[in-house]
Amino acid sequence: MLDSKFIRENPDLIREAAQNKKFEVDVDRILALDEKRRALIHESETLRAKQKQGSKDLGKLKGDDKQAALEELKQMSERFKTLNDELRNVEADYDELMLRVPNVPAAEVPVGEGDEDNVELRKWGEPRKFDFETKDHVEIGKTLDIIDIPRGVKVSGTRSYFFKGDGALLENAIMQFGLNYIIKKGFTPLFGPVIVKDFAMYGTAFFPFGEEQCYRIEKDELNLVGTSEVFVTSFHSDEILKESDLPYLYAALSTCFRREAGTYGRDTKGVYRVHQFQKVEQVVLCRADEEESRRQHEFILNNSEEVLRALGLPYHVVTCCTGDLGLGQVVKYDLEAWMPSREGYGETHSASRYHDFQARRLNIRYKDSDGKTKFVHTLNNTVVASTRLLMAILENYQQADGTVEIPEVLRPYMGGRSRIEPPK
RNA sequence: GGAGGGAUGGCCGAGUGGACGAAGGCGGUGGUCUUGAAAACCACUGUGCCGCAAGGCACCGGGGGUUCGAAUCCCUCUCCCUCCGCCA
Repeated sequence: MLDSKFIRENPDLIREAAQNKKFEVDVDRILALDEKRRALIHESETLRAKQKQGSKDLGKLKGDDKQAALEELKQMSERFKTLNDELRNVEADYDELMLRVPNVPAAEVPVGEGDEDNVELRKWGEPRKFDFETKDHVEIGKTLDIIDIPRGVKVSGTRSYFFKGDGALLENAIMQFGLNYIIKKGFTPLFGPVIVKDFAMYGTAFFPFGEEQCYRIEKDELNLVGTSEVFVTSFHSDEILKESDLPYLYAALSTCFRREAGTYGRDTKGVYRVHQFQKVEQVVLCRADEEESRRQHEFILNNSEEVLRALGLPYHVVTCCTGDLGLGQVVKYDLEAWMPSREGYGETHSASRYHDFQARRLNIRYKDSDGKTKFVHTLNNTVVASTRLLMAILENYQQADGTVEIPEVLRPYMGGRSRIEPPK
């Protein structure tokens, strides 16, 4: 959500942002509704003030004067109701449209259509040269009996899987490693509900537009989250925080649910694109200060780069172009790890900066040193995502003898073993 | 799922049709006093919207209604508590 004043003062900026981000928004209609809305507020409040005064004065009057005054007040009351109904209608339309106004991308974000226009920022590590015939993670998973996709499909349909034995342990190791890593960076673990109310989905700006990608529990009017960002960011909704407590650094571990509607042909191989996976996420709430916000963004980006380096996975960082940004995002960096079976990089992390877009919707504020209440800035980034890192590890660490080496940092979580061996 | 009770400011808690944005207490901030602290005393202490401003308006769990006028009356929803039932 943007400030209505900001829209009034920068309509062209909004139009440009919407065009670049591929969102349709009728700025003129918003401006017209805004004006109508403010005129109605003014009129109804003036009338209301008169009515209240008249009501107070009623006691002083007697006889015919009182009757006349009463008659007049009745009319005012009627008029007030009419005005209010009108205002309510206008505001409903206005609010509906406001939810669809995109945030303005930062100046440095490249203009582009989709992920093909994302710009590489930097690169770390060299993809390994294999001197034997490599397998993809599906084959490796099958051979080692640690990933079972057919049975996943049997039980839950396409894009489902089982992690078995060392597969389950490896997923768990990735999660534990990521969680411990981010805790050492000063983040507070915050585990919460993966089933959330609508406001949390709207508040984090997954709704509107994202409904099709979300598992909806219609019976209870609840939703399964696609990322823990939803419940963590909503944690402080409707609160006024202390400036001295900022920034809040939270780390969540949760299951993530994604319908992946409309992706039938895409990424059908293996566990790259699935309906359910585990993820550790970092979420930051900080002061409404551009510099601070940028600093935090670099911080959470760096944290995740450190994770990939610790895992020994070659990766690069890309700046997402305007067409690849969500409604509320100002800047987004993706981390993409090398995935041999894809013969390229695949997204494993996504670091977003929202300015106060989510905070406005969720009503998360703080009092600054001048006593003014301001909306916080929110940011988030993946720490580790189970399926994509697991497949990257299996593929990058596979050996000629069919075993998979376990990255050193994960060994403590796998009983100190250094290899995943095929079953006997 | 059934029956009953409740929801008031940061917290506790009064208020059953008008002068109530709301007593009182606690907490917080500032001050007086003090060598310092404590105590005592005094003052201040919610949020949002419209407006250049003066100012106005809204908010007593949410929504709707009755009334000239609602924290207060009516309807409805949500949440919390107690009891019964059911059940991981």
